[in-house]
Amino acid sequence: MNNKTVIVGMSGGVDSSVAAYLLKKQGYNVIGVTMDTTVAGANEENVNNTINDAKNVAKMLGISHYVLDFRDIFKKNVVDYFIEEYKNARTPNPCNVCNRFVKWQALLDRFEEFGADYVATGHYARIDKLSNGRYAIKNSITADKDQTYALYNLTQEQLSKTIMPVGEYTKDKIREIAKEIGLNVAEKPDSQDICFIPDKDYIAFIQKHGNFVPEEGNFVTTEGKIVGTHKGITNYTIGQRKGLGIAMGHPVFVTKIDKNSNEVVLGENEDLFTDVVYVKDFNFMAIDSCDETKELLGKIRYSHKGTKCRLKQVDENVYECKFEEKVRAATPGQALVLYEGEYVAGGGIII
RNA sequence: AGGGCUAUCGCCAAGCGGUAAGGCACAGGACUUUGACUCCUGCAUUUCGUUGGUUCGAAUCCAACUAGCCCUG
Repeated sequence: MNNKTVIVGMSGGVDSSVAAYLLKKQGYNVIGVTMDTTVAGANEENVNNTINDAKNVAKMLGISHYVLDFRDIFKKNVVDYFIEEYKNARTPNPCNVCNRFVKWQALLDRFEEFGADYVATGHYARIDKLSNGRYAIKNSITADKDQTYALYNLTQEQLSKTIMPVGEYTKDKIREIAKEIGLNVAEKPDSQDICFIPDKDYIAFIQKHGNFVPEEGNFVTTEGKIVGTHKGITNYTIGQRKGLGIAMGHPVFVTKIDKNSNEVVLGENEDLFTDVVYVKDFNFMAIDSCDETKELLGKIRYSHKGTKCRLKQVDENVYECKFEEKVRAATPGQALVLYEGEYVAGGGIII
């Protein structure tokens, strides 16, 4: 038994439920919370299910449970951001901002009223304090999927107060534990997709919640030749091939989206490769500054396996990442996450 | 008005008398925190502009018609 209090963000799913269980077993004073991130007219049902599932799990585990009204903060930081990015011809990672500003910061802001010392989640990742004094995240070795990409933006303060209990286990082991303790959510599938757009129709979502009417425009080639009509820039992302409806005889891909001219530029697959990517709003994690001589591994999207690279600051809020091999379809709005060894070195937003 | 050329899946395009390649697009599926990429499957067989003819057999040869393009007035 220790006398520390930890708040566990509970989704009612296997991972966060087992996380709460493990913490309780470790002797923490565990408080379960579920964030109400309801977006009117979009995800009410999902949030309700999440809250109910989490409540039931908390009851079963014998821990207290609270629902926190994060609707406003979620809308401002995540939903509005998501819509703005798309309106500006970028492709956002809503989970990244949600983690930093909602799942972590909004919770941290409530620490006092809960008398909390730590926040915990069900992520398959681990946090270490490095020899340089900094906190950094590394992927659970056994994780079949990388959960660190979406966590690159957490601050040192946030990390210093975070526990990820399931990061030491395999997913199979977690499901096993869930069964052992009689969790009826043991077989619940992993969540994925954008949580506030359950029907996946994000175009309609942006129209409805962003008060935005997509405007048709021209598909143009790299040479500027008009080859068709697009359905509005929010429908496309860099590197996209499907859904263009353009038959050029060979595959063509979106190489650029121009908000001002409302044009979507189509080019060859080769046109998508570059070895230099610029990012802004860099969050340092394992490292505290740029060191050009340091070789890092960079991921330009969550599914990217990573390419060797070096980081250099070129302006006040602009960093240049030079890759050893060219990377495909670096997309403005997506995060570039850098790794040093198995740790997240930091990351920024591609511009 | 004469002359020539062309008409094959949504787009492009093989085919040259023996029973409709392929690419793109599209659809479905897998994967996925980008409706992204990638991968798998499907996609003209009462059909080759229409109508006739030749032939055992035609998208392939012939004729007329229709449409488009080009040249000449």
